[in-house]
Amino acid sequence: MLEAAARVIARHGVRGLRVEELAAEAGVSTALIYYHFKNRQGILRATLDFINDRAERYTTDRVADASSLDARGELEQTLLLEFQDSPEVRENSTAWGELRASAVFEPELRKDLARATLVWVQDVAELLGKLHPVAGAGALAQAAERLTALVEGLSTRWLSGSLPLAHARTLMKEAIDAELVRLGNQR
Amino acid sequence: MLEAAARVIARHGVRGLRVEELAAEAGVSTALIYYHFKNRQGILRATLDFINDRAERYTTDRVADASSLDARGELEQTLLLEFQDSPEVRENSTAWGELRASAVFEPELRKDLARATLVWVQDVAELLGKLHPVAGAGALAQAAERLTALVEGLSTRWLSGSLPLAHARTLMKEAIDAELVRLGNQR
DNA sequence: GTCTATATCAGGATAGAC
DNA sequence: GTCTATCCTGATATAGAC
Repeated sequence: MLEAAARVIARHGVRGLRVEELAAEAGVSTALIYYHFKNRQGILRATLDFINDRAERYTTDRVADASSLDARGELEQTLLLEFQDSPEVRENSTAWGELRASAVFEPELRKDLARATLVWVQDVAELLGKLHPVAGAGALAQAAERLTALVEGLSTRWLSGSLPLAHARTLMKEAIDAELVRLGNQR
Repeated sequence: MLEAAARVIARHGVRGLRVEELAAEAGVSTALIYYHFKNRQGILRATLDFINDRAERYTTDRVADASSLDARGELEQTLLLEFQDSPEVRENSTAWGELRASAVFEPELRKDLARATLVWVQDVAELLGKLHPVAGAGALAQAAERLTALVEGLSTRWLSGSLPLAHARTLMKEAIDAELVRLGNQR
């Protein structure tokens, strides 16, 4: 059911979600949807939670894999995670982009979003810190903010058809280079 | 009338545009709106054209001003243009973000969007070329793609309340630094 | 060109049976 | 828990007078 919701949102966006379509996708009646979730808003909340969990799950898997990688590889893998053409990742990226875009008009969403963003930024800052232990916390945080914001920017370009996936990956890798060089120079 | 439409879209987004609200904002009846534009879609088309024209207009003004600036200043001004808290800029940034986000679900929008993006990227690449005449065209284009994508990413974070305006400007300036350092190192 | 209705419709939500 | 049927609201769009 939540998988179905994620699929429908990935297809038409948060604001294009039709309860009826979701019901069809899940193979149940609309009434049942309302039995499980209080209302449209509830569907959205639950689905976004689900998507977050799923993202965390594959982030965790990633970290498990990464035991064999060096810090640089780990950093790249974290940031390139969103640039894969699997349905799951596409759904998550799409939903995240929608959440971000919706928050421009729906202040209620902002708090959760800001919190999730902060966690992500700190995660990346920490990885950067492993590569440049002597860099200041401020410089690390700023580099992490730029890199994660770039992920969002490139991701939306990719999903909106302005940028091929492979090219997005290249650009991202080189941005990481540029930031590491910069952190190095400040030493 | 189109100004009113731009305001309403900035408030509720493309997908939140209500013809009735637009009518109220413009101080006329809904019927009159439909008299001028065929339908909702027509309103959207006309408004987005209007917004594009306006953006071009203030970009041109910027270039006129910039005669006194060095290439570095011109580059900064171009990229920081979107980070100002004036209603006009906010409206344009919001509309652009909406357009980008909508294109994820509406393939018809993609072509125009890709074209506009390309023009922007080339503009920035050219400015970068002035600062690093010996850098390869490929390296310049990639730096421009990263910088413009970062503008979009930071802009959405700003508009969605995850990032204070001043901080966005700082991050952007330093990203420019990082890219210039990188271009320099490749010489 | 502009207004006051009003038709029409889509989609969210619920009642009540099973 | 799940369905069928239906209500109700809000929004697009049009008719027809001025």
